[in-house]
Amino acid sequence: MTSLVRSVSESTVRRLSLYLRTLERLQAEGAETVASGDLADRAGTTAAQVRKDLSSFGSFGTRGLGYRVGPLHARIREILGLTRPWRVVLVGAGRIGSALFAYPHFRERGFRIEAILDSDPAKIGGVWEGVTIQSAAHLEQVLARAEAEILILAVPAGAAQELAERAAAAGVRGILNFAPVRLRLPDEVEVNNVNLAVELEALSHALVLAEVQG
Amino acid sequence: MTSLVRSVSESTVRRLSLYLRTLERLQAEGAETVASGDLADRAGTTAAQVRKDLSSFGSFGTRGLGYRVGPLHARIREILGLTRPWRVVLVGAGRIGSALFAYPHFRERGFRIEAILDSDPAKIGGVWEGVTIQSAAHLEQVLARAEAEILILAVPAGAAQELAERAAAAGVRGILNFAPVRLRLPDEVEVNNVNLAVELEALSHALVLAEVQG
DNA sequence: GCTGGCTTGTGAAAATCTTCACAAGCCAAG
DNA sequence: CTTGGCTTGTGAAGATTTTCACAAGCCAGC
Ligand SMILES: NC(=O)c1ccc[n+]([C@@H]2O[C@H](COP(=O)([O-])OP(=O)(O)OC[C@H]3O[C@@H](n4cnc5c(N)ncnc54)[C@H](O)[C@@H]3O)[C@@H](O)[C@H]2O)c1
Ligand SMILES: NC(=O)c1ccc[n+]([C@@H]2O[C@H](COP(=O)([O-])OP(=O)(O)OC[C@H]3O[C@@H](n4cnc5c(N)ncnc54)[C@H](O)[C@@H]3O)[C@@H](O)[C@H]2O)c1
Repeated sequence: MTSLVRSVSESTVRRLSLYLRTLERLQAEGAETVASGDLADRAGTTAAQVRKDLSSFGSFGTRGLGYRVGPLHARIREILGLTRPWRVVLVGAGRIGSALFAYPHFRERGFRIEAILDSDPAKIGGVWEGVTIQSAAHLEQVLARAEAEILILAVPAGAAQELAERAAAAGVRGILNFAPVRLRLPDEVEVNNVNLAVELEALSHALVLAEVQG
Repeated sequence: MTSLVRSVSESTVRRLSLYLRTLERLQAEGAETVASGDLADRAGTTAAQVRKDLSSFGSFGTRGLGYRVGPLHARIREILGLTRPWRVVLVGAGRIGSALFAYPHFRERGFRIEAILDSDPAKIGGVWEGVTIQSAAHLEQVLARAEAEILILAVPAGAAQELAERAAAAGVRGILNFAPVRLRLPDEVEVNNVNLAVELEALSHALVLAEVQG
């Protein structure tokens, strides 16, 4: 392979994101190196899993010592595509939308929310930290002006499909979708769904199961 | 097995939650029955997967016809533990916490937020839809009074572990954790983590990968 | 420069999850 | 009552993911 980024499995990618955050903590603590077992404990997995994950993109730990925190952090940032900023547009200036917008961590990681859209006349024209909420009717123009690559969809389920289609047609490459619907879009658009109902229901299932069994 | 609830795999559980919502839509559309292929299309999986998932708890579709929407819906609610209400306490009356509290869907599904806690004196004493925000110092008493089974943790990462430990000691059985830290708790406490940074970073990885490859 | 103690990298095995493929079975129509 | 068209339920196959186990290798200390 010639590229810095190799294909790794979906579950590995999600763990890499956890390792990244763990490495940031280690850096803050002043650690120079970290062993797979330590990283695993902190991230909630196993040493073997950590090593497999890291070896999947040709890693460079040192036997007897572990991984050097700084270089490993840099390498994972590369793999995850975090070495450059992403231009993001947020659609839906509601409760979830405002929480995401105000969350500083995303901006720090390079996800820049360039524009906010909503359909509610009461919200349009409002200003959040210097960003004016615009009408969703202008979705295409806003996406084009911002050269947006990622769309965050935080609108009611009924509005999601249409907005997603328009965004896809306007050239958006990835969508983080909070609406509890399956979006039907061309294959070249990456969609990642966040469904909080699923999370709560998985928890409730686990509790019921625990009642019945051991 | 004697119980109504059987052990099914984690991924099956998550899909069941998606099927549940799809079935609710079908019910609203007046559909009496649904075939595995149709359910699969709407939920974003395959017909074989749907049938495997449903057969894993001894299902009762009708060959040539499909599944009856009503009974299947009821059965999945049972499996997911949604046939009875859950007593929930929310800790962290911030942006994510307020979005979750205001989301009507959770209440409709039986997740009842009985109390809200925060540590910020400016927030304590505030009232949200009739629920008064109380001091997190009283966590144990509030949990006991509410007989809380589930805790939603929407506090900064630094505060999460301590609050989780106290809640676990006070008898909470499940935690939905939004703080980006791994909670270390006794095994009998179920923890489900929601990490939005992971979701965004998985998306960014996919986009970088798409640039490099086909 | 050699030794001892750790830790990585990785094939192989095990476990888990998904897809395939088709017999079994039901319904409706004639 | 029989036939035809569909669809389920499910073993088996295939794919993927996780765990195991150990040789290879590095560092620090002597
Ligand atoms: N709040 C939660 O905790 C929560 C939990 C799970 C899922 N969700 C999902 O997230 C999404 C947003 O939820 P929320 O709680 O923020 O809702 P919300 O009602 O607070 O916000 C939705 C926003 O979208 C705007 N909107 C509606 N139609 C639009 C359109 N066509 N174009 C542009 N903007 C439009 C509304 O004006 C509003 O500002 C929903 O799909 C919801 O189901 C929310
Ligand atoms: N907002 C987002 O989009 C977002 C995204 C990803 C993750 N998160 C995570 O969710 C959590 C909450 O985020 P947020 O944006 O709602 O933050 P926030 O600052 O808006 O809210 C946090 C709330 O917790 C309260 N709090 C702090 N310490 C407490 C304690 N010891 N006991 C009780 N309450 C306490 C604060 O007073 C505040 O009201 C954080 O861990 C954050 O990392 C948030």
